[in-house]
This record gives sequence, structure tokens and C-alpha cells, in this order.
Amino acid sequence: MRHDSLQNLLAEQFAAAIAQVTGRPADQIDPAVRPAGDPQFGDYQCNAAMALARPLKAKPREVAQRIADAVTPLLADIAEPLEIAGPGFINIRLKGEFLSQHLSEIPAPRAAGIEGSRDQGIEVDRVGLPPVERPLRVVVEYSQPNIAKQMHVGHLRSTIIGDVFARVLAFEGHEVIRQNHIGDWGTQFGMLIRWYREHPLPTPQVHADVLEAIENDYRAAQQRFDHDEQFAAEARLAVGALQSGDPQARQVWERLCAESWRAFTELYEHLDVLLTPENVRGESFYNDRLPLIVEELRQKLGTAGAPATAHEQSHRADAASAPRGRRALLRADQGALVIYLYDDQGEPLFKNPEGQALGMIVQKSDGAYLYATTDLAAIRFRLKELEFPSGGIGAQRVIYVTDARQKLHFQMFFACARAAGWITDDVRVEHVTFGSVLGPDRKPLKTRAGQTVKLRELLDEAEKRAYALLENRDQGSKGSRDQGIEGSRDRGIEGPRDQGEEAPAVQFSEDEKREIARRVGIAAVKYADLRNDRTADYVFDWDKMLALQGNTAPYMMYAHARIRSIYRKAAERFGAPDVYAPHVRLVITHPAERALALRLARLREAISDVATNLTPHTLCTYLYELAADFMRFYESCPVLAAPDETARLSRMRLCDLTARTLKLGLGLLGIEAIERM
RNA sequence: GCGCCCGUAGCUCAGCAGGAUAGAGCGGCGGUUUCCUAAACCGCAGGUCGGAGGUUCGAAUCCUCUCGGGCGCGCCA
Repeated sequence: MRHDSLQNLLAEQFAAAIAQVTGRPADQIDPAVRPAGDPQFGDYQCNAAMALARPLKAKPREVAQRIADAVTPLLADIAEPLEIAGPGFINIRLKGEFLSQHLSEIPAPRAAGIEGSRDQGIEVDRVGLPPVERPLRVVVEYSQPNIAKQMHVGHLRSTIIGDVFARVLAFEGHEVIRQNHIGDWGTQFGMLIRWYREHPLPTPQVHADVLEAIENDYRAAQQRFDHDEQFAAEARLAVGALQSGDPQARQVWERLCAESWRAFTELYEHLDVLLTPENVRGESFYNDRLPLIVEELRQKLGTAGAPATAHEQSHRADAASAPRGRRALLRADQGALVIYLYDDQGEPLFKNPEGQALGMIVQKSDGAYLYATTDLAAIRFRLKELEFPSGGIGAQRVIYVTDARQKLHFQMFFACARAAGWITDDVRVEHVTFGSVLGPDRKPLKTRAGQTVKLRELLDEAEKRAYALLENRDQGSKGSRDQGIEGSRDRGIEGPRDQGEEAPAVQFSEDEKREIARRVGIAAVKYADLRNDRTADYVFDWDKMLALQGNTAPYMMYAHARIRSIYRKAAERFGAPDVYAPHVRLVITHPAERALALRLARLREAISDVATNLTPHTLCTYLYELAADFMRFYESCPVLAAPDETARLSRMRLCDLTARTLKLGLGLLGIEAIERM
């Protein structure tokens, strides 16, 4: 079984060889094995020789030769004779037999054993990848919509990106608990409770979109709150009523939550996002704990009236074994309770524009708690109390997916949680940020009217556009896509094509077209969000994300559909041969076959990369390259019309491995591969 | 003012555990269909990697400075 990536396998051998040459222990050596920068240099390269030349007092190429000599016996079955090039690169070209052997070990889709993922109870084709040996308990917090408000583009990225982490980590074998930290508590509910004393609550009988109606009421209530003293005062009282469990207030709140959850769940299902009501643990869940949290902070952080001197701090930090020598103090300030954080020099960790220490308020002067307090309660809960299905208590890794603007907040509350001793050195807590969704004007995406874009409307438009593209193809008018679609580029530039143009190869019924449009549309939106580096803003562009060329979801879905089409034809002509039968051998001869095989063998690298660095776009790039490798293979290597049966079965197996890999990879991105399009 | 993120081809973006002539898609130009979905594939043109120093055998990648853009900086979330 393939426990490791090709790169790691090679790195291990090279580390051993370099240890032999240098006399240093192998585990302290970076063998600098990387994928080759250019196919002409082979598949992988080892760049270690140049750096070792000076300490070894030898010429780089000589060092390279010594390493190559030492590693050659270790790679006997793996690589062609090594080549030394340039200043001392060692170029590695894998043997064709090794590649085919390597891929041959991938079992058929439903083979017993390691197939199947723990998550969701859904059987997942693992395509030969075993789970990690040491699974961790992981919390992924994402999406975080607000009660009484519709989800909008602002929630898109967190929801989509967080879902990828949940899927990838679960696939890797970790125990993942998804947490939807919904904004379901706070002063805004006072306004709504007060409002609904004299207005009827929206219902499905009266309102097509209940949540939309509630959101409209929310805005109206907010307006009145700002202009009506009496109303504002009563709204504030209503907050208290809700907190003290007043039945009427409680009932309104529960109705608002129920209606909101219903809408969210519907949207998650539509988006094919894993979040369910079971994953909801909103701010209200932590409400009862907040006084205890503040009390615990008071005890753990100390309540000095003024920051200690640097000397005192380093002393106290040692005594309390506070990590990184930092100090945190809880202090009353203008009636509020504030946590101040200092570095080991006694300097404030955070400052305001006036250059003074910036604290984190955990309790307002009116006694109310804030976002930060709830976050502290939540992280404490996740690290100390949350029970995992396996029976383990407390997460070992916590991942927060929110936009980059909250970075300072996360830095502060992580620092507090660390100072309080909740975040310890053996757990990994990460704030995963992302940039904004921009419109064509490079400003945050808005509707023409300047409103925020509702997620629901965005998805509807995606389907509509995908459907229009399908229609266009059906009519065979190749050059004039986007007809009737706002913002299209090249409408009707190309004249009508020759008379007697052939009908498209595939005909779909109306139902099929709708289904394909739905899946392609959603996939395009999700993929467009994932394909770029998370941290950067990205420009939302319908035409680009729905295009069949380039790094897009449709391109990869198309590659998958083409393979499935080959299989349907094969079933007609050859009666669905079992390409995993023992006598079927992978024969890799054509360069396009080789390129495809090598790419397939790199799946493990791509997935581990996402799990480690939390960068979905690297998996996107891998899948795009895989699909492109397949397209080239498809053009130059006939499958059903292969020269002989051996080649045909070999190519069919290569095709199937490609389809499975695409399906798995897209699945980890939350995108469903389809049979036809 | 301080802090964080980002400046790579006309456009949208990869590449940044330092490594060989910096890649892709779109757009432009030119090709490929008696053949498994041409919504595809192939070729050509196109880049002072914002700028200046530095470290290094080697810098788009690391460090410093600088210019430009975005975001953030206590009783909101």
C-alpha cells in the first residue's frame, strides 16, 4: 500500500544517500527533492548538492556525483539512471514500470479494506490512499451566518472554504467536528422582540421567503430604534427579558431562530455544503457560561490596577509558566472589564491609534458581554469540554474560517486564551483568513443597485447562466455563447456556420439540462472561490468561472464526463470489461500516457498539501493539471480504437483512475462530478 | 501614526520549504474534426516579476528600505 507520496519516497532515499556522503544523520538532512521545474529535466530533481559543496569543500558537480552514486542502488527499481546537470542538479526520471506498478496497486473502487471514509457515513472511493496513522480531533468553524438575516456573498467564502477543510481533514482520517458559530444572540434581538409586539411574525403562509420578510422587519426596527427613544428604551428592556427567560420574548426569539435555520439548511443543501443543524452551536449556547469565563479570567490573569513592570512581568510569567513570556491582565477601565496583553518586555502587544495599549473588552460597562467573550467561551469549550464521537475530549486542532479583517480580533483573543492556559503548546489553533469577493470594478461585489448580493440569488443566476450555455451548445452555434446573458462579451460576432452542421454529440432532455445546469452552476461558483490563493481578494466573473477552458469547474467536469462517456461506449462495444482484472496491465508508452500516469501518482502530494497548509487552491491546480493531462492524452491516445486489446484495457484503466481521481478531488472541494454534460 | 495583506504578460491568476530559458487561461494571430462529447486540442506573439539596496554559487521567492493599492486599530460582529 502506498503510504507516502512519491516525493517523500524519493526524499527518504536521497536523505539516506546524503547521510552516507556527509556522515550526518539522515533525519537532519533536507534532501531538497522537488518536482522537476521542466519535463526535460525529468520528473523530480534533487537540489541538495550545491548547498553541500562548500561544507564538503568540493565542487558541486562532484558532490552531486557522489550523492548520485550513493542513491543509485536505492533507486534501482524506481528511477532511470540519474543525470547530473547544470551546476549540480540531480535529475530523476521515474521508470515507466515503476509508475505502472505504483498505479497498479490502487485497488478497484469497491475493494474491501481501506476504502470508505469515516465522515458522514458516506462511502468514499479513496483511490488507494490510506488514512493518516495518527488522527487528530479537529474543530472547523465556518459559515457563521446571523439569525434574522439572509446569507449573502459575505458568507460565501467562509462556507465554501471551511467545507473543504472539513472534507479534506475527514478524508485524511481525522476526527472532524464542524461548528457553525451562528450569530443568534445579542442586543439586536431586543429590537425585533419589541417590533413583533405590534407586528405579526412572518409565516410561510403569507411570505414566499420568510427570512427575507424578517430581514425587512429587522431593517425597519433598526430605523425606528434610531429615531424613536421610547421604542429604543423598550427594545433594550426586551434584551433583558430575553436573557431572563421571559416566555414571550423567548418564543419570538425561538421562532426567528427556527425560520433562519430552516433557510440556512436549505441553502447548505443546495450548495452541497456539509453543515447541518447538528453543527449549529451559536452564540446563545455560550451565553450562560460567560460570567464564569470572566470569573476564570479574573483568577488566571490577575487584576492588577496597572501593568506590572517588565521585571515583575518576566518573574510572574516564569512562575505561571506562561508561554512566550507574555503577560495578560484583567482590569476595570471606565466601567468595562478589559484584558491587556503585554510582551516579555512589558510593551503592549496591541496599540490604538494614539499609541496607547489596546485591550480587549470582555464585559461592557453596562454588564453585557461581547463577541470576544463568546469567542473565549467557545474556544475553552472546544479545547476542554467538547466530546468527539470516539469519546475523546477536546480538540487538538481548531480552525477558524473568517475574513481577513478579523485578524486583529483573533490575534487578541488567541493571546488571551493562551494566557488563560486554555490554548496549550500541544494544540494547534489557526485563524484561516480570506480576501473579499470583488466586482468588475474591483470594489466589493454589490448588485447594480448597490445592495449586498444574496447568496440565493447568486446561485440562481449561476444555474441560469449554466443553462443558457447548454442551450447554446444544443443549438450548435459555437461562437455565440452567452446569448441573452447580461455582461456577455462576444455575442453574435461569428456568423452562422455552414449549412448542414452536425447536431451536438449529446442530446439532453429538459430535465437533464436543468440538472446539469444546476450542478455546473453551483460547481462553477464554488470552484471560482477556491481556485485562487485564499488570502487574496478575487474578482467575480461569470464568464470566466463558467468557461469550459482554463482552470474552471466545468473544464474538469467535462473531462470526467468524457471518460464516463468512453465507458458507456465501451460497454456497448466490448461488454464492460473489468479493467481491474488481474491480467490487465498498465502499459505506459506514449508521452501523454506517461504524463497522465505521473500526475495520477501525485494525488497524495496534492491532498496532503491542503491538509497541512489549508490552501484549497493547490488541490485545484492539481486537478486542473490532471484534467489538462487527460485532455492531451484523449487527443493523442485513442482508447476504444487502441491498436490492440492490451493497450485498450490499459488505457481504459488509466481513464478510470483519472475519473476516480477527478471525482475524489472535486468531491473534496465539495463539487460533484457528473456523468454527462 | 501603528499593524496586517497584496503588487508577476493587455486582463484574471499560478509559481515564492531560494535553484536551470518565469507558467496557465482569457484576449490577439495561425492551425487540427472520415476518430471515444471541437464547450476540446496544438502552435505563435506577449513579462525591467512595482522600485532600490542587501544576503547567496544562485533571488519572483529570504532581509532592509521605498512607492502604489486594500484592510484593520476598545464598550459592533
